[in-house]
Amino acid sequence: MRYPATDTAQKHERILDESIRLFRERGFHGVSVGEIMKASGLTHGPFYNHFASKEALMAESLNRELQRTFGDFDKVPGSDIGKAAFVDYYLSEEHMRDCAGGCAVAALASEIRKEPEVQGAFTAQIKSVIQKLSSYFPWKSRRSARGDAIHWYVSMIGALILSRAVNDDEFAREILAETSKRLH
Amino acid sequence: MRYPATDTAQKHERILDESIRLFRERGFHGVSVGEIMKASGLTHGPFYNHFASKEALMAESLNRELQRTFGDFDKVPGSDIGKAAFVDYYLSEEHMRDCAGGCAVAALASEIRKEPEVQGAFTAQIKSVIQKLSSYFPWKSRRSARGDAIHWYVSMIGALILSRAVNDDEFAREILAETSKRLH
DNA sequence: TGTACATCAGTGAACGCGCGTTCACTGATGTAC
DNA sequence: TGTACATCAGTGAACGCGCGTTCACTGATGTAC
Repeated sequence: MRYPATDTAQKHERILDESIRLFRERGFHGVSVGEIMKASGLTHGPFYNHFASKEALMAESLNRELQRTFGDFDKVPGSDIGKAAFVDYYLSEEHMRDCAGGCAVAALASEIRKEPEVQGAFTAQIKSVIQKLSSYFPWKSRRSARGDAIHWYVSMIGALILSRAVNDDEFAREILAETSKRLH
Repeated sequence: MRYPATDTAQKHERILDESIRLFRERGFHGVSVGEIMKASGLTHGPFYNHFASKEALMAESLNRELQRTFGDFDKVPGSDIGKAAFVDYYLSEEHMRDCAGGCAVAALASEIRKEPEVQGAFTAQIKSVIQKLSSYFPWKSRRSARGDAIHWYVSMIGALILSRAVNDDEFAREILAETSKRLH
């Protein structure tokens, strides 16, 4: 039947929201199209009214998520406070536990390597965030600010991924805390 | 038929060797039992003569690989040379490209989070390597040597994972090089 | 030494299942007159 | 304003496929006598 004139775009958004949550929690291949549609309150059929394929959804939902996360990063003043607050959040126990609601880069980086359709936009977003983060490091030698930002960022990603992989809460907290200390 | 008395243990080893290669290259769930057996020169049937399940193989082959990698780490003298050589290898372009033959931690950390049967041994091995790496950092305040080792190690993992995820060779090399500089 | 037979790793067809994707169909809504 | 009809997002059964796993069977080897 022709359905109530609630914006179709709204359903599209809901699919994007639910899919990125599930992808971060279980990985691109740990979630089925059916699950995503169910979580969005629809049956699986009309998925292909919204997206050409599962890969297309992966690309669109990850790109939107990164845009949301990094989009207004440069509005944060390039101050020490912004940097410290970011570390505190990123390497918090809360973020470690909240995979579904947390950083998509840490959650999906390993899978992106195998998904060519997703890589292009991902790479552009990472480049953009590195450039923005560079403004956090103005007080050191100017030439190395960008390199400092890269090292700072990969440290956080590595610490978060490793802390999530280990089985031992205390050890996980130690990984986060020791890394955090060295990034402030 | 009863097969030639070539050690069965030898076939077991071959399955372990091939599976860890394939797992590192494509992830635990990107490789099927059939593929592993084919790569080992066998049909898929006798897989269950060797392993109780695919998960059991994942645990055994990852554990063996980490044991191999980290097992004689402490034989390396706790010198600056060992540390520098390790960074040079770990953050090399060659290692970045050779996922199948490279570090299993960087290749599989994201998936280990979802595999409880694998986590226990993985955690123990990571703890062990952190302890061994701590001897690389004796010249700083003694209390922080372990934290330094953690930060050093997560930086390398993060850099390798991110460099592999991006689409742009030059950017990938920059990530490796800038991180490498800061870890020597 | 020769014969009879038990062993058991390997074979390969088959299982149930869930996946991504397709498609004939539905029927309330929006439009034409 | 009322009637007739085209639209098209949503429905849900069905598709082919590959997965992890099972199992009745094979037959050269090792063992018993």
